[in-house]
Amino acid sequence: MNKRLLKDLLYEQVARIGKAASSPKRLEILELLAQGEKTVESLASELSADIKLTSAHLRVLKEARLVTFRREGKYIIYQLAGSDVAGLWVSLRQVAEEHLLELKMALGQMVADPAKLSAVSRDVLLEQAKRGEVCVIDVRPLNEYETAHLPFARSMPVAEIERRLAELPSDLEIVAYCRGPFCLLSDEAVALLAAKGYRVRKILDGVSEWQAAGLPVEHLES
Amino acid sequence: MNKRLLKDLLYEQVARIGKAASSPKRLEILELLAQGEKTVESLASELSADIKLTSAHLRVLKEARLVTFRREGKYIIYQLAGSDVAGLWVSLRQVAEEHLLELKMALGQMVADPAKLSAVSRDVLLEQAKRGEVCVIDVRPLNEYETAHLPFARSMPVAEIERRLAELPSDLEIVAYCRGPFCLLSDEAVALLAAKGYRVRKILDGVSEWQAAGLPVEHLES
DNA sequence: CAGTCATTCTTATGATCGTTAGAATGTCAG
DNA sequence: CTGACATTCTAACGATCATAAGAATGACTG
Repeated sequence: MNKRLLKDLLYEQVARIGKAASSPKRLEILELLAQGEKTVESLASELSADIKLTSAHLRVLKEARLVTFRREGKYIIYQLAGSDVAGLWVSLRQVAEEHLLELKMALGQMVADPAKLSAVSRDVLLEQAKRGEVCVIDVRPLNEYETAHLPFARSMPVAEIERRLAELPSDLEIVAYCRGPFCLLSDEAVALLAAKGYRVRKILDGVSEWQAAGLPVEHLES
Repeated sequence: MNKRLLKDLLYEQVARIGKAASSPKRLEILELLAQGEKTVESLASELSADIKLTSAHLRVLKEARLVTFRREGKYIIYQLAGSDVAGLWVSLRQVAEEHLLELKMALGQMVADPAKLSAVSRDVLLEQAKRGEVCVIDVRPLNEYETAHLPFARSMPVAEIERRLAELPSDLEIVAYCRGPFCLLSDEAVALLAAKGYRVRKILDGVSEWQAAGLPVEHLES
């Protein structure tokens, strides 16, 4: 019976993907790349890992065909092999959130001030943003915003907020988002803006979560 | 900066899920359990692995909270921890199919006679089945059919087809399905029925794929 | 209660993985 | 061509994993 051999082959291929997704650092890389293409150097600094280690992990991801790369001058730029890879990251995280109590609890304690979490659903938020009833800000670095962002969102990287306060409406509720539930950028933004007296909340979604839920995102035409 | 520590903790939890999904045998177990609950013994025989090894893999899945179990007399019965786990299996497989050429090609050569692959879309098939224009048969074992099956499908386990030919209409096209793209049961059924002169095709979808596509499935009320 | 069966726990062994350090590659600036 | 820089390749270490064999558990059978 060589049906066994065939099946072993098939499942082994899928396991290649699973293996690539079995290391915390590699998952973090996938989430970062889901925000947009990045150089090895910038990935390493976001990971708090040295370049050699980052490169080793990228090699594994490359061999599993989850990422592709291109050279640009001295730098090598990595990107996800497809948007389905970002979707895979989202479903892995969702399964983990659903079934691993440790994660559920850690996440629950993560949001600095739970009262600052937006209570409205995605659809309602989208409607409110469309009608200009709230001001949605994307607090990630600009190039991530340019790659893809939520509809009606404006870019306001957390590092620039203090300098650009004048651009924010003081009469509207501000809704901040960042890379996803594991990202702390929007917490920083909320703390900062709340201290300045703004009405501000955050949502947990990032662009990948929004897209995985079937909602539209905007790209910059280039 | 202990943001690093927190992040390490979060990604490590998700990596637990990835690790559990990094072994071919464990993936095969997940796919089998997606069809319905199973004893260790029946899993082992489907895997062509001995019980001890199967049990060791089940332990890993259990520790990742992807499966749960209960005792029933002498037997221990495992099941998926939730339908999202079946969804995760489907997205892993889809990413692998999309990006791993080896898998794409192996799958392409797998279907014994590609002409026997149904060409119609899921929605069209559903409509045809609803109107009784085709006869959809579920060739998996009966208990898997009972757990969940495609709408309008009747159970016709491949082991019983020969004995139950009389139940099949000779004037309608027959469409067979089984556990999914990696499962060979429907190929067997197609070969068998084609030899008897039936007009018969197969689809690659199993119940999990059907459900992941957002289409309805039927459960037996119990 | 002894025997049997299904399953897990324990332990051991070789293989693989994560990580680090040092050498090598490829590219740009002068 | 030389030096500087980003990145990968190679080699090596300890840690973890897959698998197998033997002892232990838990539950039904008589």
